[in-house]
Amino acid sequence: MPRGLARDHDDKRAAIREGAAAYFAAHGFDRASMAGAAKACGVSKALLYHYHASKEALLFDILYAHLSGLVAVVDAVPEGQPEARLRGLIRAILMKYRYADAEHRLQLDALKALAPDQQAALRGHQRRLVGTLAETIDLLRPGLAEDRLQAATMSVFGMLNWFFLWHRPGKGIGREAYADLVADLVIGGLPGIAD
Amino acid sequence: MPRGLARDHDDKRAAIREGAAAYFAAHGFDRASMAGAAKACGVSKALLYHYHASKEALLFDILYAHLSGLVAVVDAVPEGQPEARLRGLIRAILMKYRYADAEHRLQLDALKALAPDQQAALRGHQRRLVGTLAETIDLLRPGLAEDRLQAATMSVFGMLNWFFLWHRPGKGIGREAYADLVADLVIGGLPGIAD
DNA sequence: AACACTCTTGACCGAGCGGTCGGATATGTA
DNA sequence: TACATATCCGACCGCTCGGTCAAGAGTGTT
Repeated sequence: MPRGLARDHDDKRAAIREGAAAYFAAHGFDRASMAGAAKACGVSKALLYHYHASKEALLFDILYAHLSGLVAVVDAVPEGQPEARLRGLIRAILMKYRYADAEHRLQLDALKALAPDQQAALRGHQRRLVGTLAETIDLLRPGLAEDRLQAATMSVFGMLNWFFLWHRPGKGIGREAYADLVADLVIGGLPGIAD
Repeated sequence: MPRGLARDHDDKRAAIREGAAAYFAAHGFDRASMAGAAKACGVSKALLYHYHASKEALLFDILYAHLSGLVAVVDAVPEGQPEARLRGLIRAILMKYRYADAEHRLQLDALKALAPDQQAALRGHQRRLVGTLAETIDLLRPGLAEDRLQAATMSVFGMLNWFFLWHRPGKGIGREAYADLVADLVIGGLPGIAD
């Protein structure tokens, strides 16, 4: 029998995934080269292709791992009063990214670089996140028409996702404080929107 | 004396700018090629370089014209009661893009592709937009610390800018309705956020 | 008419890209 | 030990990209 995978195979694969994610996020996926990613990871370009079939496949691995983690974190938020649950969801999403800004930026930047079926797999995860938040908003502000509920939900994701594009770590408001600000804004504002 | 520029020089230059903006936005600036942009505009690639010095310069022209128009629209919103003014600002921004989604998407996608000094010129316009909105929010919810005021302002831009990434024309909520929803959410929620 | 310059094009170029390959070396299995 | 395969690399390949160029045709100026 031939030898199997090395014991640290998954570790090395994950290390490349994370190193490449940071490099891709810093330079933009399209502008970033596989040669540059290899140098950033401290390995040869050929080794990247030993662990990942292509540049697109590497991107998919990065985004899939990222979104899976996010879904898991959101699923772990306890049930409870709608206000507390919304606050928990918003906090969970923002906190999850404390050490994953690179992956998050990539998601905004590079999703369209993937093949349609790969996009579909990731959008499934995204839809699940949206659905979870929409359920809670529906409890907080019952009676919204479906398109209004969708719009209100997406406006929350807009606030959260936009955060990473203007916030500079160590400057301005912190993550926890911003999470509370968004939660306060939504909880206070939802009752006032039209059906 | 030699002949000067053709009478329709500026028209043709603008036509290329708008055609290229749509093409760039549809494909992503980095993935879009100048050859493709030329074909989309119905001219030769060399002609693009007759009217614009480089791919980056063309992008800068697109974004500068776009942001200038946005600043003009926002400056034209009348003074008045803070609530009405905020509503007017939000409407103005969303409505301005009814026929400029391409340019708006480009702004999110490709700003980092520009040289730092070009980015600075555009960020000056962006700062002016942010400042105008922040002034009105400061009137609606006096006493916010500076970093809270910035965060609240950026959360509004988050809702507005995110709109173009999930909204599909003809499906779901309309632009006017979404503008009102955001204004209601902000006006209702601002009093409830902490100092 | 003569000129200078704009307008427009297809052909072309060097650079950098994603991806491949042959081989060197390490390591688990039999 | 002998073998098969994983692991790793430098060198290489074909292609597309941004950008250039030489030249033809049109046009305002003198």
